[in-house]
Amino acid sequence: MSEHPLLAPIERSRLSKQITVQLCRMIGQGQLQPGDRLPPERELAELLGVSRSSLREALHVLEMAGIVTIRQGGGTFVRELAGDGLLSPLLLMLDVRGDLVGDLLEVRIMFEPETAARAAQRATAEDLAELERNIAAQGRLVAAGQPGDGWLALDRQFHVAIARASHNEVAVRVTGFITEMLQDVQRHFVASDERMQHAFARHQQILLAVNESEPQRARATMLEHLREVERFVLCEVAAEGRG
Amino acid sequence: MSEHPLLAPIERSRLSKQITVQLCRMIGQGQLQPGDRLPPERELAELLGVSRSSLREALHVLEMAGIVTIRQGGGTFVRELAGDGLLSPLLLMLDVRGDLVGDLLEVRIMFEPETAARAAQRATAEDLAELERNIAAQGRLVAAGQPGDGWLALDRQFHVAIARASHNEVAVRVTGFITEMLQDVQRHFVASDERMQHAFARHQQILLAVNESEPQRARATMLEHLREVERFVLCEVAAEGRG
DNA sequence: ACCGTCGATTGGTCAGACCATCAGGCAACT
DNA sequence: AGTTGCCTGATGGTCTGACCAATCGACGGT
Repeated sequence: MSEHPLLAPIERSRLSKQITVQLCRMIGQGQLQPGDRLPPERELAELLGVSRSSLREALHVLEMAGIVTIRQGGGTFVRELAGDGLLSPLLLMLDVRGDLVGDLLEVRIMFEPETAARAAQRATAEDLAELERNIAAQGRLVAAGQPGDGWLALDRQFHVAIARASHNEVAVRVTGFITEMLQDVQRHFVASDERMQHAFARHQQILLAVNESEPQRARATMLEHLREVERFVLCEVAAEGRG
Repeated sequence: MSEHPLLAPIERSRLSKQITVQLCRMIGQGQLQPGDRLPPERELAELLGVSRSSLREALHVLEMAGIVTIRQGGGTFVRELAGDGLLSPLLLMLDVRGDLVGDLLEVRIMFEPETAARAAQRATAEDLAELERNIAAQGRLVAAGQPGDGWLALDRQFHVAIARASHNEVAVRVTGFITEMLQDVQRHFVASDERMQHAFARHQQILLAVNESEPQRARATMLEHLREVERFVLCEVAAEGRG
């Protein structure tokens, strides 16, 4: 009986929470555009009638939520929501629970094939152009035989671009999360030339299916690709664990 | 040529960021268990050799990330990771972009049927017992004809329980996110008796499929259910927009 | 045994100071 | 004239210490 359905939803809101919400609303209503620079902390604090400490707590929460970027000596800026570099509040979870990598990979397998299918239905010419550029860049790295951080970045970019082609912004964000977290894991070991070539081939097949508007094939190919990636990553993680 | 492969990846870390990571690690290594109470801010600040301000910024970020709960006058506690009430850094996004509800519903449709399928493969006796209890509670509300916040909570709890039966903790978290955000949206309008009865019937069908270990049927039924929910919610949102 | 009061504990907010970093202008050097 | 280097102001980062507000628990009265 600790909860009464009617009474007591009393939201005693911390000041910093209110500030957080208010700044979000301002961004939502277009009073603050992505890329805009916020007033300096001291000034903004005075405008809002709060102390700098409270304001700073709110700003840090917003940064963690990926809404703003804070640069010392530079200022605080509203972040591009659709941008590639997205944050990860969940990223912290991987520090908390390293055993979640397997679960994360499975969630990816549940999710991204559906995204690819929708991308095949909805991709515009611009989406396809972006994917083509990405694939071309991948091709250059493959030809040069250079796996590494550059390859990882392009790989991630490809998957996010597929999500973007699905024209579902939440999907873009979720894909950004997942790939960012997994990229962090994969950074520890370098993929072989062979792995890179195989992944590149899969990426080409996926793009082809999207380009030809074949959702089923896009979904199936993405599924196969991700299962291969899963097997590889889990092997490496296990090997690292033994090492 | 802005990137040199060797030099200059220098990561200059804010103190509050370091604190955030360190606390996460402590939780990950079991030095802090879920449910544990952290030392008081003043004490913890001294232990870490930082000021209370920096520590507070870190704690607030951790709260936003769902790692801890802060209660004025009570203390700061490590949160149950698998717990029901998880927060959402993404929740702020709905303030920023109200038009994302449709995208969110679609992501749910991509994701939860897969979760249900895996639940049908992996659910244990305890999982089923929890689902049974939840369905029974739903039945009581349906019999009493009481849609409202209580129903919404049980509805959400059902979907999260399905995710839990899939034995994928990341999936539990993602489902928690999505349902929490949507619950926030749905709170604005009350479901009809009829809607509740229909959803209840679907829930029963899903549980049946899970209970009989039939992944395909679980997936299909969940998909159908979520499409119905999507249609309903989008209608209501549109109506609200016009009102 | 129950309940209200009060005090200690703990988080919430504030104000002011100083440090670290960055951007841009200015001056000296080549 | 162009480049380099430094200086300065702006801005975020950190620290200190104080006081407010909510909570919890012990104490004493009923």
